[in-house]
Order: sequence, then structure tokens, then C-alpha cells
Amino acid sequence: MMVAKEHLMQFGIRPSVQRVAVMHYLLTHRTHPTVDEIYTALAKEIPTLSRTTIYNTLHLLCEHGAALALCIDGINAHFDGFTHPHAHFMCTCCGKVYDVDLDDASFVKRNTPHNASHITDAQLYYKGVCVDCAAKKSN
Amino acid sequence: MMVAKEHLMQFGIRPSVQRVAVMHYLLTHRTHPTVDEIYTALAKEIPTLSRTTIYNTLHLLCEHGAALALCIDGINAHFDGFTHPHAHFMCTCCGKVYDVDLDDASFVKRNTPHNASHITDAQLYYKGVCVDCAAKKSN
DNA sequence: AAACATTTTTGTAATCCCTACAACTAAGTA
DNA sequence: TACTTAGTTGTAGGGATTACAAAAATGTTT
Repeated sequence: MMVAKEHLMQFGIRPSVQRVAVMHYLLTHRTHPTVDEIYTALAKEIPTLSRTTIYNTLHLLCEHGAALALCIDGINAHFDGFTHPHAHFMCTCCGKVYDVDLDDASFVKRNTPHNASHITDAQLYYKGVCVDCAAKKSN
Repeated sequence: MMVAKEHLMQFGIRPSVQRVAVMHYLLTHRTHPTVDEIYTALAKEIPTLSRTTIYNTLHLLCEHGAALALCIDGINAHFDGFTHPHAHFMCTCCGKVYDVDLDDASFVKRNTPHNASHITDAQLYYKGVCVDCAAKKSN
């Protein structure tokens, strides 16, 4: 929890109990959780917790660069506490979102659109079927 | 319209009046329209048109590879009738979606996730402010 | 052509994610 | 303590999308 608190302060975010809990969850669960998954998990620790707080907090984290919002499917947003350059792969079968390392991190920056005044976000998304789901299907 | 019909048939899609109209709209409007934009435009030609048909048709086009669904924001899907490899840039100010050419089209394929059995889609999205909006703001 | 089967379209109802907003609570300041 | 600001909570509402069943159109067989 200490790490999460310091993490927030480094990004200029005042560490309330709820914010620390959300940040801590993101740092200890690299599963790219949805709002609901975070809410369900944290509601056990903080019984008075509201879904709106999760939404508010995640917006705040994204604004300050402490988290990343992934719009990989049109269903619901996924969030990532790790903001170093990397891509994501979503299995359309089980819904899991995996990290994808890039062999050339400069590629995304290099191809920045010419008609952009400034870029706030760049994301590379893959969709398909993961090996786990493919194995289950062939059984 | 002839082009759109043949285009559909090449992808194994039976060319109904509505499907041809949607495909034709995508091929003649490179604006990455939303369902609502397509519906509003085509309802003038086809007064009995239903929004559901637009949804159904776009799903069908995407399944057969005749169109691309862009989930660049969480608000609503945008569609692209041009399926050659390219990225997209959305201006968070005016909402327009622009095409972005890539200097190395092999990059995306090369970085395909290791734990993927097979990939059905790969998209690179940029978000920011376009030069038009930046110019308006500075006035 | 007629009868039948299949495909496609249509419209309504319902679902679900997310946001708006106002009241409540907690924290910081003088 | 009194006051001000910041943060949280819950409900209500908006808006994109889907489910579903009826209607219409198309294709097929006799």
C-alpha cells in the first residue's frame, strides 16, 4: 500500500483511502481490470465504496498519467497501472487482456499523424484467440 | 453502386439493397462514420430503413473482412471500408477520425503476441488534438 | 405459378456502461 | 471551533448496442 501511496503522490494526486486502494489494485493485478472488477474486489475492504468513486478515481489517474484507459473493445474500458510503452492483446473468447512487448518502441512515436497538434495517447491493440482458449476448443 | 455490389460479392456477402447502400457509403465517405451517421444519411434514400439493419450489416461486413470496426473511443464505434493496413488518429476536440499511414507496415505483424493462437484484428490508435482545432483555440 | 423454406429487414423493448448531479462526509486552514 | 475546500456516495438519467419476434423479401421445389 505504501508503494501505491507514493506512486500517487509522484503524479500529484492526493492519496485518499479509496485512491490508494485503486492504485494498489492496479499495481498488484496486471490483469487490465474493468471498473466492475475493481469495484467488486475493493468493496470487500471498503464496504461503503461506490462505483462512482471508481470511475472518478480512474479518470483522475488517467488524467495525471498514473494509469492508462484501454478501449480495446466497445463493451467496457480496461485499466492498466503500467504506463510504459507496450501493446495489448485481447482474447475475444475468454475476454482476457494480455500485455504485448514491442521490439521497437520508437515505432509508435515515429508514425505520429502529421495533422496532429499534439498526441495524448497512442495504443496498439491486437484481437484474436489466445492459446489457452484454442487448446480448450480442440479438446 | 456497382462497385459496392461487386465489393460485397467478392467477400461472399449477398448484396441486398441495404447492404449495398452501407458498403457504398463506406467506400465513398472516408470519414470513419458511426452507425448513426450512416443511418441518418441512408434513411433519406431508403425511408423504411432501420437502425438495426445498419448494426446487422456492419457486423456482417466486419465478419467477412469487408469493413473494419474502430473502437477508438468508448463512446461509439466508427467504421472503415478500407481494410489495408493503416492507423487512425482521433481528435478528442472535434471527434474526427483521420487515417494515418505507417512507414513500416510489417511492424504490427512482427509484434504479434506470442500467446495468440490466431489474430483477427490489429489496430493502432492515436488520440490528441488536430491542427484545425489547435488553430481555432489560439484565435 | 404456387407452395414452401430460407434469408433479410424492421421496430420495439430491454440491457448495460457510463455520466450528471446534489447531498453527505472528510480533510485542511485560519 | 468555525470555516472552506476536497472527496465520496447514491440515485437517476442518457445513450449506444443487442435481443427478439413479426413482417417482408428472396430463393427453391414441385
